[in-house]
Amino acid sequence: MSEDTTEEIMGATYCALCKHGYAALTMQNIADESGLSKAALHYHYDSKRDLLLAFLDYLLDRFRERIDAADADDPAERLAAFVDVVFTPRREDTHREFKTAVLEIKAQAPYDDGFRERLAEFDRLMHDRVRSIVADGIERGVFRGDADPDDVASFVITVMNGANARYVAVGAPVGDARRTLMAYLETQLFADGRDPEVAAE
Amino acid sequence: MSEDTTEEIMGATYCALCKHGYAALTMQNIADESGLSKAALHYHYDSKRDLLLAFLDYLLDRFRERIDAADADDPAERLAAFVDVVFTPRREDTHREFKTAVLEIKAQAPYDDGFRERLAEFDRLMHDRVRSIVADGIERGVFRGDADPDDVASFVITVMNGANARYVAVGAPVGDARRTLMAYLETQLFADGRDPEVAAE
DNA sequence: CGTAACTAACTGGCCGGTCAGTCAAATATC
DNA sequence: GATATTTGACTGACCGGCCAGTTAGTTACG
Repeated sequence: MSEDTTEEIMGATYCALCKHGYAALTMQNIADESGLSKAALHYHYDSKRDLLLAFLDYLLDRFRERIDAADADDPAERLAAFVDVVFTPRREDTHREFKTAVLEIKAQAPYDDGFRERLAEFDRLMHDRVRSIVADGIERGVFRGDADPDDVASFVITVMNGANARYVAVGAPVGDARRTLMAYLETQLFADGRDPEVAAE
Repeated sequence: MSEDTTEEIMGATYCALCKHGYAALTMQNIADESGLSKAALHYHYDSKRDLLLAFLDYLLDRFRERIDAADADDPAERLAAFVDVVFTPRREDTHREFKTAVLEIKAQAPYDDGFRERLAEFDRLMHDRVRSIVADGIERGVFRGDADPDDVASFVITVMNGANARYVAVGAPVGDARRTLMAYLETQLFADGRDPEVAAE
């Protein structure tokens, strides 16, 4: 399959997911968004499931690129940059819809090993990132030595999950969670007693 | 409809949801769990959606009872009791399955006003509870005066959402999130500098 | 010409919802 | 108080629509 066709199908899958959500997503929806017929999709992917797994792999690649791109020297800046990447939407217009579809997929993880595997990879990626940033900060003496990089990382990822879930379910603004999370990190990681409100900006 | 029949159907809905999940749930599944036929369910509820909305109302009632029952005098104890209620499963055996179904429903909220409304009520219930406990603690001088009850409440609810979502999606233990959350509350709410690790126990 | 990429039309299965009855218990009628 | 009528709860069979996946045939291309 050509590079173009792959991109076409992945893009169409993204649009169809945003428009209809995961639960109501049909192969026809994806076909309609692309310039292809439903049968053409089945020509390239054996099943709907296979296509969606490929889509998750596609998202994983893009996500890897984005967090790798957002880097800095100072641990505090690196952490802020990472939080930025996770909380800042790529596309403003379809943000809520996409987050919704992702949550739908997360809720399907227990029923499908392939899905669970990909989502675990996302989780691992984020967790490792935060953990290594925190560990690096401690090593350099920028962060408090009594902080546990693993615990901090788990907590950060959990808050991110919660912010998205709550945003989708009841429309709670993710910005609030982000602010409080940054304030938490300030108090948790910095040895001095900086005012969190100021430091979070 | 008799009290017994209502209870029968709600119980069957709970079991069917745990067994099949929300996405794959059929009226036949619910009928099979109850002693009734599929047509009988349609006799009592106009549609599958109506039945599920009634089920959410049923869950809301039970949840209200549970958090009202878990009370205490000391604000710190009240907060701990509330966290307990949210994190401790009613049924150990179907815990994961039920949390999964709830997440599936949360992800459907944007597509259905009725669902969203019920979930918002859950959220409001929890938020109000935490907010009033924190406000009460501050008033009594037990908690730090610079804590914002609203912010704390939002953050706590967000972490709870995240713990469940991450548990469902990748199997991350909710106990970890709970421990870190309690430690956060200790450092955030208590004026003195107690060791969070010890205080969380 | 042969292969890869594609399409239109179709198949089979599933599921929400409907419908024509059944039946026992309550209510009315004489 | 015996009989007729109504009602509420329920069932089994069925229908229409939807959707993943298939197939047989068509087009593009090297």
